[in-house]
Amino acid sequence: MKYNNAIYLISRIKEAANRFIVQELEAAGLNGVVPSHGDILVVLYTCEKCTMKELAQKIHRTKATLTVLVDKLIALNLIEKEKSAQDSRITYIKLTPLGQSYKDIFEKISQKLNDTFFKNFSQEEIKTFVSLLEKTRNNIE
Amino acid sequence: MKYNNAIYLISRIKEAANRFIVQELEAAGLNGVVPSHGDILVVLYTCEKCTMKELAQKIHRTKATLTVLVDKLIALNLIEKEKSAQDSRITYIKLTPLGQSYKDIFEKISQKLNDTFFKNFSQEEIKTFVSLLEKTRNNIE
DNA sequence: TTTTAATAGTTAGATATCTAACTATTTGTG
DNA sequence: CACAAATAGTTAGATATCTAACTATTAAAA
Repeated sequence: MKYNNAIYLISRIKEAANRFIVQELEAAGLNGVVPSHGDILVVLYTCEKCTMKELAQKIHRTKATLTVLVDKLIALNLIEKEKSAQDSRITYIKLTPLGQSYKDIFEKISQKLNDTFFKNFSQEEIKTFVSLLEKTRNNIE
Repeated sequence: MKYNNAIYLISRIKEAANRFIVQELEAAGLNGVVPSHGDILVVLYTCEKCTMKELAQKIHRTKATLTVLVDKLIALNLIEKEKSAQDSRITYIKLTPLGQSYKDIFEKISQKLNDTFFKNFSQEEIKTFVSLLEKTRNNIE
């Protein structure tokens, strides 16, 4: 079946994207930082301060995984925790100044990722590609 | 950037495909079997007997990972090892009769996966999709 | 022939990721 | 008000996955 190949290709592409991101982050001085860590930072670049639960939802990971991911980013001094004054079950996560300083680097990596993966794609092709990906995503969620 | 979304969607789709496969395999009575295990079996359904090195290459995993994956499939009595008579460094992996008996099930799961993920896709759309995925894959390998 | 280099697969350690259970807190119900 | 249910985040355990180092074997070079 021809479309059996699509899922295989999607898998290959995703794994290559992960490797690319890890390598670029290492080149930028961030070792041991993987895409999920990056996802957290990217969320924080837009919302400044999020609960653990919100972050877990936004990056599609479980609360348990988030604990591990967050602990590592804290160890790297990129983020910090802040308890909620209104509800002591709630913990907010926010960027440190160091975390903030990587914003441009993340944008550049994202740009480079896209320039590399979609080299020689026309605007029309990209539009079609995203549309088909969205159609697939809509079939499964 | 519009195409920033593509890698995100690819990631979502791949993870959804993994979950789908795991659930279908569980429904078929195979617990704890993940896509990489399935990849090994699928390779063996076509080549009957492969070296560990070949399997690792074909499923894009390291030799170390393959050892773990293979050990589990052996524990499930789906595959077995056979040392090479010509080169005692080499170990062949082959299907057991039980492993063979799951061939139809794997084909059905693959079909169901594709029917679900590409529901409402025309043949033309699928063709385009695969072509664009191949174009991306060619940019990164 | 001996030594060096390469190869196949395993071992050891680290880590992201999950499920399930847990603790502390808050909300809802009677 | 007391109790039950729900919630936020952590802990514990298991596992796929990787890198690096290792052992045993084979191939290549001296």
